[in-house]
Amino acid sequence: MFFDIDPDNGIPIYDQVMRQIKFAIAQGVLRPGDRIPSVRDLAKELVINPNTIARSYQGLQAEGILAANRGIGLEVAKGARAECQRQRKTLVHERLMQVILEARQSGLDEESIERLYRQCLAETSTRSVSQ
Amino acid sequence: MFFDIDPDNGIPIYDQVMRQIKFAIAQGVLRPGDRIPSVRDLAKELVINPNTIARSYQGLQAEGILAANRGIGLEVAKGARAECQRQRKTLVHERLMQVILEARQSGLDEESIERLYRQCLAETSTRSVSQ
Amino acid sequence: MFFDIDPDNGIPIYDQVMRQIKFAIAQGVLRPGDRIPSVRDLAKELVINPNTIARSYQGLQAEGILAANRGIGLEVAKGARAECQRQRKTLVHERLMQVILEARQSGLDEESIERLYRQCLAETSTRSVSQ
Amino acid sequence: MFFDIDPDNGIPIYDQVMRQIKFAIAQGVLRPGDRIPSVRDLAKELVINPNTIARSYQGLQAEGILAANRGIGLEVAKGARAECQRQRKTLVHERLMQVILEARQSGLDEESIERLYRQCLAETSTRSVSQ
DNA sequence: GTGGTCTAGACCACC
DNA sequence: GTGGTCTAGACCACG
Repeated sequence: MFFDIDPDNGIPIYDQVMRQIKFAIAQGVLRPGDRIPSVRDLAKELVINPNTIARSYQGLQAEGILAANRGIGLEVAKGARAECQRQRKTLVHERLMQVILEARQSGLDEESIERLYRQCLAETSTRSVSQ
Repeated sequence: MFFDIDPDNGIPIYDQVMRQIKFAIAQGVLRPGDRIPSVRDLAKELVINPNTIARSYQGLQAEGILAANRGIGLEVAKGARAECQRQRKTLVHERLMQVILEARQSGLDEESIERLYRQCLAETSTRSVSQ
Repeated sequence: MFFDIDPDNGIPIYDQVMRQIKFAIAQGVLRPGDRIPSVRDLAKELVINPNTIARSYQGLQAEGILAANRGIGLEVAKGARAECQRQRKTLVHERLMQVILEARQSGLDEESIERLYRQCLAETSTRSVSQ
Repeated sequence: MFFDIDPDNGIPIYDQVMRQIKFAIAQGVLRPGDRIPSVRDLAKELVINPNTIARSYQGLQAEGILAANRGIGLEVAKGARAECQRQRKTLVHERLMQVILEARQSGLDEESIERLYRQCLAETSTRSVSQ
């Protein structure tokens, strides 16, 4: 699929999965009404324990982003897209804030931070979507 | 002191302490030869378990940034400043990369990311060092 | 028909169907000898998977409340009415007991429970049968 | 402790635990600031897998009813009591509604329902708290 | 086939 | 010691 999970980056796998599903919905890759991969399928594909995926899905259900069809599977909820687009900015903003805050606390001036920012932007610009 | 620890931001406390000590050295707030606060004192000041501070100090010793001083206490090692200045950029860069990478994966375009970046910069510019 | 199925209330659909058929028999809406709707028809009407209806019917057959009729369909068994009337009180009593028990465990006093009871009674009194 | 878990009553164990903790807080048996039993201790006491307890605790944390002290344990959050008292009525009301609604659908008249209600009240009145 | 729950046991980070 | 995460594998209810 379109997910890129890193089991060792410190962020819990179930959380990475949740975030990436939200991002996929925000982008329209997954749209309201779409069925999402079954727990078992996604687990197999990402080489992750099904329980971990199930945990992600349950979290997303609790947030109202996924909706259950008894015995059939899960689908993207109706209002999910707007919600995910909202959250996308929030989620990114949150982390960016942490980093910028730390950068300032480290004593770097705005110019140095700006330089680092440009560098990161450049380093990621050529990476393909799959990475 | 000059530290700003947030026990709830997901980053281990011992790691936050290590980073902030490095930043203090990079900025010259702590200079080679300076004694650093005792485990007990710093723990009391930051309202943190002494074991956690001890762990931070051990990590910094292992990196050669702190040096044991006659069995009395720890002091900033001689070459520490240059090393810490080097690390400062690396540490910030590392985290910034993670965030930018995720931002791109989320489907945000460069312009949106830029906007979020400016916003974070602005939101942190007025914050005092203590926050 | 006269059923009111809620797929999301935690009670298995097949069980809701079984209970409501029993209630219909207890009330005389369905009478011994009456043919009941085919699995297909009822499934279509309630927008439920036919397997689920089949399971309900099997359960009712096993209890002797429905009887196979010349290989053509199912009908309400002879002694069903009395049995269903007996069960009606038992079924309701059972669930009521659970709730009251939990209410007491929760520390609510009899007066508070009584108030909640009256409230529920009032809230359901005006609801039409279809809801 | 003060919990009464029935692994076979259809309600998930983790949910029963959550509810009973909320009830304990509502009653003041557990008060804001109190440490709650460790995952392992409660699991041992209730003869339940620790993961199941952990799930309950995580749910309660997500609701803001429990608060974490890193490496130390969980405690009842400040505003928890009011919240739990509110929820207590809601939780009981919810289930009571279901039952009353079903009772009406079953064709029982108010008088019969009332009789069942009184009976349940009587049957539970003499039961000790432990049951 | 689907998801939901539970157990068992492991490892980790933190205090 | 604490909770958090993950894996493995099982069973269940539902469609």
